Formats: sequence, C-alpha cells, structure tokens
Amino acid sequence: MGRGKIVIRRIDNSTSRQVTFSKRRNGLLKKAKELSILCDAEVGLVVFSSTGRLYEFSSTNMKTVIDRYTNAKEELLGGNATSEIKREAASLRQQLHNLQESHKQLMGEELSGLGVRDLQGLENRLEINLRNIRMRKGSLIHQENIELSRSLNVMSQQKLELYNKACEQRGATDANESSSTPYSFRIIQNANMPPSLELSQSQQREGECSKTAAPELG
Amino acid sequence: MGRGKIVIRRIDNSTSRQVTFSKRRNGLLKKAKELSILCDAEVGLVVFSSTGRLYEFSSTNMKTVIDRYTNAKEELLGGNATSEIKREAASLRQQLHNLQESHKQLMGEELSGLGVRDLQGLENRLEINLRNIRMRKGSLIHQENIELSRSLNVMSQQKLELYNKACEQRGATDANESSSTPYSFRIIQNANMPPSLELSQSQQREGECSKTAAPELG
DNA sequence: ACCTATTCATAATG
DNA sequence: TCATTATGAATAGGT
Repeated sequence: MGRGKIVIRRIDNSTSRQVTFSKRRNGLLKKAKELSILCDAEVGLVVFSSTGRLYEFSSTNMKTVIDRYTNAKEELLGGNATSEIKREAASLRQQLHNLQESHKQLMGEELSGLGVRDLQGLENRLEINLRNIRMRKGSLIHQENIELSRSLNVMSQQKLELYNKACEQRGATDANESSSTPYSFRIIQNANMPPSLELSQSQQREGECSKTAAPELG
Repeated sequence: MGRGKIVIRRIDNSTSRQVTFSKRRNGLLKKAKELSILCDAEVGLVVFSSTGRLYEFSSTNMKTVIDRYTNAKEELLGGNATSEIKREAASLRQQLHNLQESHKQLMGEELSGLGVRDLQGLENRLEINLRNIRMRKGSLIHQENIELSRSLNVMSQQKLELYNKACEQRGATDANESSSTPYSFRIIQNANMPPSLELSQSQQREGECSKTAAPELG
C-alpha cells in the first residue's frame, strides 16, 4: 500500500527508515487496539525503536499481560528467570520451615507427634550440646582467669617499679641516707591462685621503704 | 477496508467476532514482523483470544523483550513483580541465616564469639528444653503403658471367651460328658506389671479344658 | 507534516 | 474453515 510495492527488508536509508517506523508503528498500535476492542482480546505490544525508544500498547495493563503470558508459558516450558527465583523462594521457604520445626523441637516446643524414640534422640542430642556448651564455658572462664592473673602480674610489676623509683627519689632528696636501704613489698598471696593484691598506698607511710625478694607472680 | 465500513466496538456476533479475530490477528502479527524487519526495531506482541488461546510474535525472543521492557520500566517506576519476589527471597535468605546461627548455637556448634553470659543463657535454655523433653517422654511412656495394658486386658478377655466357647463346643460334641466340667485358664503373670500372656494353643491338648477364676488384668 | 497514488487488509458473502 | 471480491485503510514516495 503506497505509491509502490516494497520488499520486506531492513530499510538502508536512515531517514526513510525513521519515517516508515513512525508511520507503521502508529498503524500497528492502532490495529492492536482495534483487535482488542473488536474481538475482546487481551493484547500486549511493546516496540523498541532502533534508537532505543519504547512504545507500547496493552489492552488492560502490561504487567497483567506479561504475567498471564509467563504463566501460560510456564505450563509449557517451565522455567524462566522469574520462575527460577520463585523456585528458589519456595525452596528457601521449605528450608526455613524445616529448620523452624527442628528448632522448635530443640527448644522443647512442639513435641507432639514425636515418639519415644525421637524424644530419646532429641534428649541425647541436647545432652551433648549442653556438654559442649559447658565445656566451652569452662574453658572460657579458665582463659579469662589466666588473662586476669596475667594482667594482675603486670600491674604488680609496674607497681613495684614505681615503688622502687619513689624510694630512690626519696633517697636522692635525703642525700645522706644510704641508697641501698632494704625495701619491703607487701603482697597478700595464697598458694598458687591469682594473688589478691593489696593496694598498699594508704597503708604504707612515706618513711617505710623496705625491700625483700620480689614476689613471684604469673 | 472491506465491503463496508465498521465502527470499532466489540463485535456482538460470536462467530463473526471469531472470524474477524482470526483475520486481524494474522494481519497484526504480519505487520509486527514487517515493522521489526523494515525498521530494525525490537517488537514483542502477545495476544490472548477471548477463549484464552495465546498467539505471539517477537522479533528476537519474548523473554528478552519482556526483560528489556521491565528494565526500562523499572527505571521509571521501580519495583515490579520480579523485584518483589527477589526481595522476598532475600528476606527468606536472611531469616534462614539467622535461624541457622541460633540453631548452631543450640546444637553446641559455633560457640566462638559468645561470652560467658551468653553461654550461661544458652545453658539455661537447653536445660529447660531438656526438662520439657524428658517430661514429654515420661508422660508418653506412661501413656503407652496404660494403652498396652488396656489392650492386653481386652485380649485376655477375648481369649477367655474363646476358651469358654471351645469347651462348650467340645461338651456338645461329646454329648454324654457333663457340659460344666471345670476349666483351667493358664496365664503367667508376675506381680502388677503387664502380664506376659502365653498363647496356650500348642500347649493345651484337646481334652484338658478346665476353669478357674478369670485372671485380673488392667 | 501533508498529499495521493497505490497496495494491502479485510468485511461481507458464498 | 476456505475462497472470493468489493471496499476502505494504510502507507511509500514525493513535496
């Protein structure tokens, strides 16, 4: 239809291609609409121009049409991007459900439907878990104790140094006194456990510097 | 175009609507194809007849066209069915992950990263769960025992009746013998626990029918 | 954008 | 559903 017949192949001339696109696109959209009205059909049409512009017609709603299309296809071919995600979601839901069940059982809820054997298994598992947790707790407390006593050791070492320094300073100030006066360092320590340090500042008066063997800590 | 002009509105006559649909659908598909070829455009067309049949044309691949369409729309509107499902899947993944974590903790794995306080809480919870499970198991076993002894009772009752019937029959066959011969009913039963019934068919010979008090069961 | 000769699509009919 | 055909619609090419 037109001044001359044309063959259906890509129009080389860019301008006339554009013109033809514009004309035929409108015609196509119009005919799509007419078909949907005349024949009560659900029609979806999308057209991307070679420059990437989008033109569309849908008798109802494009999303609806696409959904209907994908559903119709899914039955035949089964599997596009959406249905893959749907499948994954379904699988996740299933996994979640299973885990929730087993979680509830571990939590001691929802025990109905379990036989004595299942319950025994559950009990055994929980006992093992409990043992693990207690062991972990025990070793954690032990670890903490070790670190506590270690830092305690460091602190007492520092205190000793400070004490010595203070006494040396006093000796320098008093000048005529001997610098090698015996020092006493008081630590209350029982057996081999973390020593309980007495912060002796308030008790040790200024003049009482004395020295004994350094206390063993660690 | 045609013998007469028509107005664009739903064709009432079902048959001519069908005919028109068939003609115009072919025309539309043809023109869609021509447009895509002539003008180097990407075209997607889906048509559902009023009877639900699907017809389609796509210059490349319908999935591709739909994806391109949804992407183009997503930029404008943001959020379609697919992205909703994706969000749901992501949420499900998150939930699953969280539950797996807590599950692992309950199972006594993956305890690193927990402090003594957390471990104590876990231990308490597990102890509660264990108590629940043990209670449940206990009541279940009790229940089972009750039902076992109940059915045992029923069985021994039935056996007693069968025995009596058998003896009565024998009496009728032997005719001249007294029909009220004393019967003996053997049940080995210890104390008050579920009695161990001896199916005495093989042991009881034909002539040995005797009767004592019915055994107490239940 | 418009014009119009020409081709095409299709309504009506058998 | 298929074929025919008169007719209106779509549009190619030109301005």
